[in-house]
Amino acid sequence: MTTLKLDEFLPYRLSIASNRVSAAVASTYQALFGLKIPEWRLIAVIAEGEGATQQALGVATRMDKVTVSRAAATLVERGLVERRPNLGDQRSHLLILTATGRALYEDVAPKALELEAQVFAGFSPQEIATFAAMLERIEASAAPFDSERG
Amino acid sequence: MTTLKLDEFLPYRLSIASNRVSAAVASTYQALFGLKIPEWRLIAVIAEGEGATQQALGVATRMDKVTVSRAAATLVERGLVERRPNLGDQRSHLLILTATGRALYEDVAPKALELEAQVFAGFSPQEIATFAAMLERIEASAAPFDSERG
DNA sequence: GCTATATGGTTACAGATGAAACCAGTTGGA
DNA sequence: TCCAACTGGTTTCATCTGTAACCATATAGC
Repeated sequence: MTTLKLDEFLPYRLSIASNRVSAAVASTYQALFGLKIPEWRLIAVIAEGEGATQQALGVATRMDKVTVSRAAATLVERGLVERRPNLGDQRSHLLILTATGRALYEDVAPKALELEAQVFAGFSPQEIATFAAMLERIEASAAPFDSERG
Repeated sequence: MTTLKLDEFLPYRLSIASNRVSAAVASTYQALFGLKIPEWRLIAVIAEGEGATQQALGVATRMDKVTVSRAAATLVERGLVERRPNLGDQRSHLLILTATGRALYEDVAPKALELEAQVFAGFSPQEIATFAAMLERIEASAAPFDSERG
């Protein structure tokens, strides 16, 4: 007879920890900037590069194209992001930050890093690196299931 | 000017890893046993003890009382769980596994452990312990935000 | 004892999310 | 060059999840 203590079941622990952190992050962004997580992720990725299509953003943020579509629409609506025609493929556009969007990003980014620092306050740089590497391994070994879902 | 690479932002990495693992777990439970994650969690906790109220289950599984209520209703409906009167407080019941529920649990538990083993295949026991401890620390330092949400 | 407040649980409602259907534009092959 | 299959993106629909309102029972203060 097998027994399983939920408290010691790692997928459960992982989920709880992740949900707490996500809740912390989400409520901070929401309260300070009126941004949802998908919107914030788009801004972060757009800020890194020079004009991305929604399809590219989906890949970069691992979000569904529907989620990307909605978040992008909201950002355009708010005047934080602008659509430029994508020469060479008229089905898509290139999304770039407006001046306002860029300014917001400059406000959000430090807050995000601050929050991250708070959550990992007790961690040494070495531990953080270890943790990040472990996440990557987990992600990789759980990835196959993702495709199975179809 | 602050820049932030989303890929290196730990709350993001954590969320991605957790979502992948959850997706793997969820689709396995669903496919093999027709169970959703909240239902499975209830079964696991009920199996550990001897009759729990929904309120206790909510605490043990960190799930909302609404989620617990719905999952419990489904399990009772399916004949996996039974409600016993709670002497001393008639507002609540004690939930216990039926024979069928117990049998299902005996089937699910090994599969769950197997899946966990697959996801953490590359990890040494030492690494697993380290990882679990880190999750606990993260959970603790992100917890304060939970109450902030109200 | 009786009323006010608190607590366990359910129901109703609203927001978030993803799968599937859909539309527009693109590409490869007859 | 024309049509079939494909791809980027949006819309529709079903599902999940949580907040708020609610009902029933319990408990504390008078």
